[in-house]
Amino acid sequence: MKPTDSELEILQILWQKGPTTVRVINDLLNEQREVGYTTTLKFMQIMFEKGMVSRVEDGRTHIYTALVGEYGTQSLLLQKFVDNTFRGSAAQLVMQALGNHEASASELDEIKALIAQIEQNQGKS
Amino acid sequence: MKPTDSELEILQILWQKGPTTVRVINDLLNEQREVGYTTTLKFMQIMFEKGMVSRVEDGRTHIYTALVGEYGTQSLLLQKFVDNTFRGSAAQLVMQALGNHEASASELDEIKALIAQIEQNQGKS
DNA sequence: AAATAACTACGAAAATATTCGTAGAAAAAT
DNA sequence: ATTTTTCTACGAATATTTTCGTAGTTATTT
Repeated sequence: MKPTDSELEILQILWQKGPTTVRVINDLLNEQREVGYTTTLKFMQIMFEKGMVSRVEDGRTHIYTALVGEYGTQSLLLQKFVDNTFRGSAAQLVMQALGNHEASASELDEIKALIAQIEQNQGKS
Repeated sequence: MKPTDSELEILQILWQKGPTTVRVINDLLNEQREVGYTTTLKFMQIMFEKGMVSRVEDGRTHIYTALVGEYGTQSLLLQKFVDNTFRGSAAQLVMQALGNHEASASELDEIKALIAQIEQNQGKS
């Protein structure tokens, strides 16, 4: 299922830090903007109900773990984003992303390698 | 300003069709899903208030025109999307977009050309 | 000319997402 | 031992987005 913006923000933390507590998540969120502890707690409960995260008790606190994967979630969101914003044209999006954002030389090399690989596979069809 | 999902859907129509009426927009929206006429009308009024579209009277109807550009809006949304979903890594997004979606040989050529151009500029810095 | 259809304007309901206050329990600090 | 801190649970307030009903006006059809 598609996470909301706030849920995605929390998932990012879980993906980076691994399983952790509401306290830690809230502290990290507060490095960016002010969020009340119970606000974050509520999100964790909602995400738990939705099955996006699991949790285990550790003493009197809960340790939460992401149940949805980073790659899969990115794919899901990317799909919708391409459809909504670029009318389904991934090539358009790629052009614009490369144009607007910085990409290092090594990143460009990676992308070139991927393109070469795709072209090879296309030739075989 | 960032358009909502519904607003973006309508902007896509205005970008494709050019200036047009609520009736036409509503008919096009209804090719995808059911939307009441007054719902679409309300969106046009909201977008007008926000300054996203202009309108001129034509008899008793209004003809709406997009005031925000397609490219600029895509850039704005792309920026946020890369930040939220790919932690700011445009290269990551590009890799995944190329991996998951189909791109034609000519599109790949375009992308390669763009990369070559970027590399040339990087060399000069 | 009366009925019907096609508009706009507007308010407000409904749906969704975000935020937080309050209560209660358990641990830690004084 | 009492106070303070730290946690969960829960309900509800707020904010945002989406949807539509109703009213009023003008055009079109019968």
